[in-house]
Amino acid sequence: MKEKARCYHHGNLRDALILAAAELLEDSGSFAFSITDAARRAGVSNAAPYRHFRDKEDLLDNVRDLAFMGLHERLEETRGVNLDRAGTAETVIALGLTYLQYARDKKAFFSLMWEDRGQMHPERQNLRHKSTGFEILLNAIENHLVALGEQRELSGLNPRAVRIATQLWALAHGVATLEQNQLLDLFDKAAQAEQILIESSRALLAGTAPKDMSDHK
Amino acid sequence: MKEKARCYHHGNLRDALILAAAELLEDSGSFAFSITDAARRAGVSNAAPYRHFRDKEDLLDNVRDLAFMGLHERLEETRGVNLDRAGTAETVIALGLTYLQYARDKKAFFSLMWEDRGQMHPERQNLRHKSTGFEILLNAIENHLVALGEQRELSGLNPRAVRIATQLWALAHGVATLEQNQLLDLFDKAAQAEQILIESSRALLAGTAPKDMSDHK
DNA sequence: CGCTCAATGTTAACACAATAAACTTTGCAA
DNA sequence: TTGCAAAGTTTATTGTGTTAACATTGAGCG
Repeated sequence: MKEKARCYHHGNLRDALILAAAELLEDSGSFAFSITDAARRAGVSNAAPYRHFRDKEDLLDNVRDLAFMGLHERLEETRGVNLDRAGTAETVIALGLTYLQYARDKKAFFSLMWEDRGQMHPERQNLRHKSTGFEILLNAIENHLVALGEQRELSGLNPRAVRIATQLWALAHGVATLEQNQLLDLFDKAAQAEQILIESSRALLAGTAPKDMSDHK
Repeated sequence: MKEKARCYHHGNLRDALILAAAELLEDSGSFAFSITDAARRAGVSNAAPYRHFRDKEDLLDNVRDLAFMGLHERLEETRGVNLDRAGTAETVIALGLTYLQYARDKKAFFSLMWEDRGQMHPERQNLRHKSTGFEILLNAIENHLVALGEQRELSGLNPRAVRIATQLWALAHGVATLEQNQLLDLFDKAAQAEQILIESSRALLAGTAPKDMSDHK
């Protein structure tokens, strides 16, 4: 391990830049971010970043990855905490609440994650897919379905669980977004995001037809 | 009405600029938009916009308003088409589908609507609130609840309807967003946004506890 | 009619961000 | 030791946001 040499080479500029960018985003908001600032904060010249990133978007892509990984981490943590009550609806809902809380704590990250800047490289798309934490939610729902008496899918995915997971994800995402846009309390001044998310998640789970329904189609 | 004079004054530059901006956004995507381009497209110099807008953000705010109004219009239209089956769940779901379709048709508008650029002026915030079309959804749900046998709220809002509307809105928003990020078919390659939205909306409606439950709290 | 002024455009100028090009330093491997 | 590639630096170009100073126009008023 090399210590910080103040000399010419930074040592690990790439990571330092990603981190600097992340910090800037967090306290300046996801708008108003310049590669120049990131370089300044990392203590290098304005052109240095181009040795490590193709362009600004490339750097932002890496921050985005960081954001997705951060979310993933929190979801993992929530799963860990809820291991003793695996299979319950509470575990599923706890994951949704974690999502919501992440959106609040990391406002800029959350915005960045869903910002569309044209098209993404397929590789990066893949990385994102791995990092969304969808499988964590999926797993919790599979367990829940099993706990409800449904047979566990042995080979591959449980398509019902996949659908429910997608729906719950969308729900949590929508609640988080509306809250950030201050549109949640539009007509109900006392509305709380948590309350709304919990209630709707339960309703969605409750309203989903059990598997034994005739699915002749 | 004055015809287009090629002379010095444009006639209605303000609107022309908003329109130009909207067009640029639509075909270039919501990123990469410059006030310069908008001015060019409107046929005026680069500084002219500053006679009508405080700054870039002010112009974008106006485009955003346009976007919200466009959505509102479509929702109105959907309501009109469904007048004959008012009170049905289908009407409620049709509104959700309209939301989804708008997000697709007006990708850049939709992004712009939810883009966070710091804080908004309260007046503009109000305008946005008026334009979201929430009352349309709310009304459809109130009718639905009445059709289900619930007593119509005579004075003011039906808080249950407000909650359900908020939840359904969040759901539609989430589905639209995930679709735009190509995350809907993450694990289910055949997943269709419409299908997911319809199914989850129904489940949510079905799973919502009827009003007569003991709400001792 | 002709003046004058406010509204609305134009041009010129500045700061600053993205990015490319041409140099410089440095560590490591032959 | 030397020499090359990696990783910085400086410099320069271009484009955008924005302001300031100037120009044109139409409308209201003597």
